[in-house]
Amino acid sequence: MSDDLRRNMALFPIGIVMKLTDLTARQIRYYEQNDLIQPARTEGKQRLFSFNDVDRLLEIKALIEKGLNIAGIKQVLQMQEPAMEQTEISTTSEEKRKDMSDKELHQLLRQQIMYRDASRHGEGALIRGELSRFFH
Amino acid sequence: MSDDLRRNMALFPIGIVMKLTDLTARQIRYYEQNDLIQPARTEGKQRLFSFNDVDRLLEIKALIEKGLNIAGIKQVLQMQEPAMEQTEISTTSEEKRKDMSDKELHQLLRQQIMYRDASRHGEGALIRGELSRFFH
DNA sequence: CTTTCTGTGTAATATTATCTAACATCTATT
DNA sequence: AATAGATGTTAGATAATATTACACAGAAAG
Repeated sequence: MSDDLRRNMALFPIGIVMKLTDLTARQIRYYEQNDLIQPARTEGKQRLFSFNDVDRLLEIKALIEKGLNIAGIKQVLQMQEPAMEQTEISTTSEEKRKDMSDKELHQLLRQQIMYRDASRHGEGALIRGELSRFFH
Repeated sequence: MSDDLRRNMALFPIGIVMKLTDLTARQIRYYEQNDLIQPARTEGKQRLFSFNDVDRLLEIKALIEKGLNIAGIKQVLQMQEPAMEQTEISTTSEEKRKDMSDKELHQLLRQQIMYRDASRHGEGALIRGELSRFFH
């Protein structure tokens, strides 16, 4: 079983994720609604989160605290998934990317990141992989 | 945060543990009832399992498949937790241990393990830590 | 061979956790 | 002041889990 697959196993219900990330259920669902995460579902439609999902939520939280809005976060996260196979869903974001040159994109990012200093919420650095170090 | 603490964090509901271990809820609860595991509980009294709990359940399953009964499994697991601080609960098992010399204990184990060959259920080796290698 | 015990299946009922949807609130922007 | 974005809150519905009791098959003991 590949490492990637392991980290993508749907394991946690939302209650656990709330504690792990210190986000509310409302926030988590809102981020899903805005396509920042796509947690798996049980047969009964309850969300199940993977390690990768939790990592991503921690990133989202850090970016929120930096003052980024949903659109900005979407751009940042999208940049971190460079090589991705074509799917119906990813095609949409592909189109959006084509509408914007790299220069424009970077400009947007710089603008949003500088926009609000957010009174320094400690360790603003991206923490992708934080959770996987948290456990082992 | 210590490694030990991380592996003891209560994370999984019983439904996930069922899939991870391929045990039924009935089995898991029965093993708890017989003090083979002590999963944490939510405020609402629902069980929450840690990595260590799941590892232990995998061990229990392997021993069950070898033909051990609950009492035998309890002895084996107890031997694997050699140094443990005194608590009200552990005191009980301490007393039991005092009633039995090492020789007697080993004899019991050999007897039970040899008792039934269980038609070779592949890789009978103990798999403590199996889950932690499964993820990372 | 019958009886007893052990480990597990199953069903009923109660409670907890999560879901969706709607409306409220707060802050920043226009 | 008005609008929009992000989150809080509430209500009602559904899913997941808890507990308990009874059933049952196979092993153990007689």
